[in-house]
Formats: sequence, C-alpha cells, structure tokens
Amino acid sequence: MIINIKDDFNLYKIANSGQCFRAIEVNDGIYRFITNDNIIYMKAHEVNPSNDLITKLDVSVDEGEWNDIWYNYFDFDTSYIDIRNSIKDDEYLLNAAGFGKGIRILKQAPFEMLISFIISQRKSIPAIMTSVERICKLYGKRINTKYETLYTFPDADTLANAKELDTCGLGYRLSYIIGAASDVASGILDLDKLFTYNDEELFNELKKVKGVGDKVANCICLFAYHRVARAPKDVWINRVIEEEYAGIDPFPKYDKYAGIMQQYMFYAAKNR
DNA sequence: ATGCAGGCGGGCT
DNA sequence: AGCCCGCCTGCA
Repeated sequence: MIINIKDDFNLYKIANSGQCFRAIEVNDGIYRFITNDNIIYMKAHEVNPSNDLITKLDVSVDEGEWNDIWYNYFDFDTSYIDIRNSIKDDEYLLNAAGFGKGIRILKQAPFEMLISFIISQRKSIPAIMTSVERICKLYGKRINTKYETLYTFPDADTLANAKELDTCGLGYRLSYIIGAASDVASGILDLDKLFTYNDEELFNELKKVKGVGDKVANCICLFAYHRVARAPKDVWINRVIEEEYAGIDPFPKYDKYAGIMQQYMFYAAKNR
C-alpha cells in the first residue's frame, strides 16, 4: 500500500536516531519496525530530491493496521515542520534540525523501553542492540515473514522468571532487569496506568525502579510515553551544552518541545 | 589490545 | 544536595 506523507519523514534517520534498538534495514532501502506483535516493512516510493524527505511511502500493512497501529507509532498527528519552524535565535539548533529533518519521535512499547534503556547505560548502541536481540531470541515469540525470522520482545512475566538472561551480555545490569521485570509482573509498577500521570509524576515513578536514573527515566518518558517536553541528557548532549551553549542548559527555553529539540541535537552531534 | 560506551547506586562529605 | 568511585561486558 502507498501512503502519502505530508510531514517530515526519513526512514534512515528515524532508524538511526538512537531511540529504537530493533529497527533495521533488512534489504536495500527496506526498513523493518516492530512493536508488540506488529511488524511493518517500509520503503520510500517517492522522495523529494531537494531534502531527502519521503513523500510517498510503500508499506507492507493494510489500511486498517496502518490506521490502528502505525499512524500513531510514527506520530503523524504531530507536525514536525511546524516544530522546526518555531526555532529562532539559535544557530546551532537551526542547523541541527536542518540536518536531522525527517526524524520523528516514535511511540514505543513501555515495557520494551524500560528494559532497553536500563540496558543502555554504559553501553554503545551496537552493544545494546546485541543484548536486546539476544533477549528476544531467547524469550520472545518467533515470527516468520517473507524477509526474515524475528522474535517479539518478551513480556514482564517471562523476563521476571528468565533463567538464561546471563547469556545476554547484560553485566551488572542483569539484576536491574530482573528487578524491573518483577516490579511490572507483580503489579508494583503498572506501566499502563502511568499514561494517566503528568510528566513529573511519571518521571518520579519510573525512577523508583532500581537501575533507572534521570537519563533513563527521561528516555522512557520521551520514547514510550511521548512526553516530548522531556530532554534526556547523555554524554553527547552534555558535550553539546558545553561546546555550543557555554555550559548553559538550552532546553528550558524549548519548553513543551524540548525532547524533540534534544533529538535533533543528539542526531547531529553523533552523526556529523 | 585496551579504553571506553547514550549511567547508576551507594557511600562519602 | 552534590561529588566520587566502582562496575560487567562488548565493541572499536
């Protein structure tokens, strides 16, 4: 099915923006995303050559699944064009947003984000992807598609009782993962209920989980609960703040879109 | 081969 | 409240 895209959209940049660890290019120009049990393969059908943005998108799902799952997953109710156009008096960010134009903030599954970002501490992105993939292969549901065999992200009960997680390269994070999965499995942490919390309450609730600090909590707020005002500060962003903003945090100024601005800066800092 | 990676918890002040 | 240290392992 072909979808007309009217807002910023670039598959490569989304897949490589560091917010997701299981989106890959399975074939030349064909990207796969997975959320819960849903899988989509997408390919650019028409690209605007002047800015690399996709204007027509070829997707593997039908209209029903697109509308129910993926339209929302890719955040098509938000105008990233408008958000970029709101930037002024900030040369560095204008530049970064131009470079990262096409990135969108995905709405990913909360449990997967909780576990994935606990894993992310002191790890490189390739190493994170390796660990997450091993967990899925060991404990996820197996699915065959025309391109590949892949595995879903396991649920909390399964991970809480997993006996072979020590083969997943988790290191000292292993106990954090088991603990977080147990909190969710037992109901101490109700990830669905957190959708009703405001940003601050959500952040504080997530930080109660052992292994979740400021940075990881903000990543979960932003990438699972779509709290686009939350700006996670990792080493790259701290470097940008030091080198481009004289050590003064620029994010309060961007208020409700700070998280999206952070994503442009992160992508530019890391890929340029 | 060896330093470092999208931090965090715990102990100290 | 803020600073510092050790930490598992895989990737470059």
